[in-house]
Amino acid sequence: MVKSNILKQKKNQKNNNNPFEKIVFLFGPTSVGKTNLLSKLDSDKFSVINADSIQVYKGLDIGSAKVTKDVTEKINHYLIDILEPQEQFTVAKFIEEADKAVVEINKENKIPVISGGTAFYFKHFLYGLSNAPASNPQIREHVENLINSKSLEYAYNILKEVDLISYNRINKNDKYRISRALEVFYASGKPLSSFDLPSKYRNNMDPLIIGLYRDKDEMSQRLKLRFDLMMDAGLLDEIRDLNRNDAKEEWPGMQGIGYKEFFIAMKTGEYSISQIGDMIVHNSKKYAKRQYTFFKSFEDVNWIHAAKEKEIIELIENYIKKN
RNA sequence: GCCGCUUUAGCUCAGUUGGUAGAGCAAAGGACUGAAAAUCCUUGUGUCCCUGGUUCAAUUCCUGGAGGCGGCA
Repeated sequence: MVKSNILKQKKNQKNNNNPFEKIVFLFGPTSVGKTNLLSKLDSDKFSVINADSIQVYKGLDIGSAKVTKDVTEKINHYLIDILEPQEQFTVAKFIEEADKAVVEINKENKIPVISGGTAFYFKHFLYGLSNAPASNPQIREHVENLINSKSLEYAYNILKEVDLISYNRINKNDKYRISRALEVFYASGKPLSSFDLPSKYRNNMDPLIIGLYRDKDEMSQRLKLRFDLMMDAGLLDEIRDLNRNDAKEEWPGMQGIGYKEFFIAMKTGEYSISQIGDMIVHNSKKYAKRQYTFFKSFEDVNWIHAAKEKEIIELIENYIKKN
């Protein structure tokens, strides 16, 4: 009894020193079953930080398969509903906000569980960003204009002059990355490749990283079922509300699967609901595949089949006990 | 029943003036330096519907057949 109290004190002390010391990552592709697991966590011990680039947006509930109210009421969630769908979220903002949440959760003597499907956010939360300048809307627009008035090839050749390493790393068709690399050069006068990426975890993190998976057929079935459930839950009403609020295709939130398909359908007017559903399922499958590819490149991942709930909970319990 | 068009990769279709064929989509794999549910890369052997004929050589031309689409009865 006495011993366990001492241990407890010691643990709290340590946590106060470094709130990042104990932190759980729970990731996996869309529809693998993350939310279900979160609802099984002990809310006295854990709080959740959302790492999903679409679920941060207000009003995008059903199509983004956001955690439902009964779950968020049961266990505390951070980084849900923090932006309007026309606002731009970024990795940098994610790290900033997630860091704050980690500290706050730690103050309550709980362990943060970062959960979601945006691998890019996880990667940079773990390692941190380079010192390259943040994206700047004006410079980005300048680069955009350059590409539109000249050509992507032209921009790519500029990159060759100013940053040969990035030029070789980036494919000639990858407008996204060519733009960013030029943007960094114009903003700082230095090549993007001169800013090194950190290669170690930040803040002395010693995280428990859990990767959830399911096989292809299972995923396919779940995605089909999920669309039907979304329809039952009122996806069309949600789309109608967005339309009423004048939602634009270009809005960051509208890039989400489950939303962008409706814009495609509305533009041509030639799709039935079931065809839109097929598109959503199909795009989700492709996305899930990209997520797996990215997550597979992570180190220290405990890959577990998402249906093995007991095993997963046990893994987490053992992790918070040890020390 | 007659006439016309059509049958090529899982799907939609190119193409070969006769030398066994290629795009898009799908599928599989991969990348990922401040937009990441984004962006991008790699991978194509398939009885070229069947049968017979002409030919050194037929998926390509010709005969016959089968399926599909359209028109006329």
